[in-house]
Amino acid sequence: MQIDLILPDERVLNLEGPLPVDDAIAAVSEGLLRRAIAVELDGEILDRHSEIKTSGRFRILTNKDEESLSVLRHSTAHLMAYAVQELYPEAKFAFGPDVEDGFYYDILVDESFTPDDLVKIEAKMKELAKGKHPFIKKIMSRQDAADYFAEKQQDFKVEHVGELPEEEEISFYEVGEFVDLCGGPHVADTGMLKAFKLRTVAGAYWRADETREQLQRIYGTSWFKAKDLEAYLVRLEEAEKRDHRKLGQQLGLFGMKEEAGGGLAFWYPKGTVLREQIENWWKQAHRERGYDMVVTPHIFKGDLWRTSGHLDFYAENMYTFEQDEQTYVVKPMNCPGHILIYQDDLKSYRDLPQRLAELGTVYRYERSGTLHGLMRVRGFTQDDAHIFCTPDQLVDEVTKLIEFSRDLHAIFGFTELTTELSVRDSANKSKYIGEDEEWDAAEASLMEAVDRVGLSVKRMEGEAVFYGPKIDVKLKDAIGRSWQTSTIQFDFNLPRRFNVEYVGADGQHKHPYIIHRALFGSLERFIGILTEHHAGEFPLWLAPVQAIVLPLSEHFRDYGEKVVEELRKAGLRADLDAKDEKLGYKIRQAELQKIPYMIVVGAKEQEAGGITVRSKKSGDEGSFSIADFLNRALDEIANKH
RNA sequence: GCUGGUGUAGCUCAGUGGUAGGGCAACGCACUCGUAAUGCGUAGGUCCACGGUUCAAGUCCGUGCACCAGCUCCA
Repeated sequence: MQIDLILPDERVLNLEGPLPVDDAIAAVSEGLLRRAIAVELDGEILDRHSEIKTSGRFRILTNKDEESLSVLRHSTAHLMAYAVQELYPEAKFAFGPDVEDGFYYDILVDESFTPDDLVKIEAKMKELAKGKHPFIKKIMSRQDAADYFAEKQQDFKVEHVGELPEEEEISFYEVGEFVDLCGGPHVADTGMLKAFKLRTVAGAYWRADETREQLQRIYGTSWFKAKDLEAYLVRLEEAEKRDHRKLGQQLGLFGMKEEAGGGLAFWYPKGTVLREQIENWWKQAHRERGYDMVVTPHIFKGDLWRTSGHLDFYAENMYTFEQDEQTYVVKPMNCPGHILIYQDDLKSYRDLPQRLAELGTVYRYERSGTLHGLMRVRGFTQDDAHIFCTPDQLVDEVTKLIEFSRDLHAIFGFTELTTELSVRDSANKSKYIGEDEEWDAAEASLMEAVDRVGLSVKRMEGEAVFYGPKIDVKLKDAIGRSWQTSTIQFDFNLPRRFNVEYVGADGQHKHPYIIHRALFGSLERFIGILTEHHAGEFPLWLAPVQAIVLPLSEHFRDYGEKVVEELRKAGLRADLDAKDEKLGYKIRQAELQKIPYMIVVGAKEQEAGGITVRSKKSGDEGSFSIADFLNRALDEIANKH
């Protein structure tokens, strides 16, 4: 059989096949044989243990290719399992894939792994790696595979074999004494595994099922070069330095109080200033776009939540209490409140769209283990709005929303966004409320709006919530992590349950469409993201303290006070460091507090009636008149840089 | 909620069953200072909470709470 391999430079190799991958590599270049990790054939990664059976586009992967890393990491996972098997012969192995930046393996053993154990396992891995054990691929029949693992008492593997599709070839990889059910691909031998490190151990369920065995998951990372491993560990440290929980504490922004309970944030004075800046901008931006601000109560009677369906579907996440023989609910969402306001009078089609917005603080009971700083809390403020509109207003409204979300992100320095469109599972329509035509109209208007704005959108089949399709926006932060922020959701449920209506041009009463949307998502979470994005160095317009005046000694304190007063009068958030310390000390404190401008005043400045400016960004900037500095700072604030 | 880890002064962290410690911060004194930490001194503790073991518990055991890493969940 002739096999044609098309190389990246469009050259075509004609080979007699099927042939081992190594032979194909050698046909391209003998030299590459030493450096090749795997090959790609028509998008599929084949390792050097495989055979080439078909023609296609062919590419050789070396340690410079991104794809090779996942091969390396997957192999490192096997090496780790091998080491664990050596140290814990009774261990049962589940899954051990490569993941972003590393790999893990889920393992069942009686005792629990300690950090010390990880050190031992890692040492064993190093020892085994030096043995340059080749990875050897084997094929077995389904029955032999099941028997083999049954004999080894590898229960998870037996279960897994039973679940593989009938037609699938069952392959194994053997490395030293460790044999694993595995489709590959793998590196040639363990000698390639040099730069790895075991990181943490955590619980995980077999098949991610809470009712099944809980296993121990060991996470590790693996790289081709020690230098890359080092760089990765530095990157982790960087991320740690940006941790909003740590910065929130250091910069006096916010904190959690054990006495108050988990998942409840306290906003300190500086954090409150930051929040206010964001809220003020938000309110202004919404008024400009035709939103009406409303405020609704934090608790209301259970009946309302029965009407909305929350008591039936969302009860376990709600805080409720009894008063006057009534159940009251602390609101987990703002929708019912906004609907009540909408319904205060009978709306005409001429009144629509009606956009009701609220910075609505909601409380949801979240399982304790899910709480995480400001990113996942029990009490948070949604930048919520509900848009009541007619069918022919849909596309316009959604278009405006997507643009609004994009503008809002840009103001805060996020320009890299991804968008997901979640639609219903068309094979299982009964799970969802609403008529086909509503779903189709909603989806069509979402798509049309996305097209108009020129966004690319990822379609997520079956990811819609039961009451309507939605668009979610994710941003990418300064160190490449993505976070979900905006959500734009259709709701076919609440208009029915509350009998929300408007009178159409034909005099008929109709249900309006309700679009539920939040752009920041949660203010707490957004500020957490913002803090990590800027590593605590907020742009001037957001900085809690914008300038701090540093008198050189106590002789210049009075002048310093005068300067502070002038800066404040001009609208700047300025403080005085009146401490009896040297300039170096005060600068260090201001730097640690990440204050954008440090204003030094001494004899020279007092005499001239000016100031010396040091900026966080570029250090000492020399003498300024107060007016010149103010111009510059106010300009910077106005531009939101 | 589950698995594992952690909880000691405002912060950050030491602490071997036998009198509770360092650094930073705070406060006082001296210095009166020019671009990332001046020196000396003083004060500061429910060792997360509640039980238990022990002559004796920050330390060992149990329960609860909070936090951390994951898992799970995320109308």
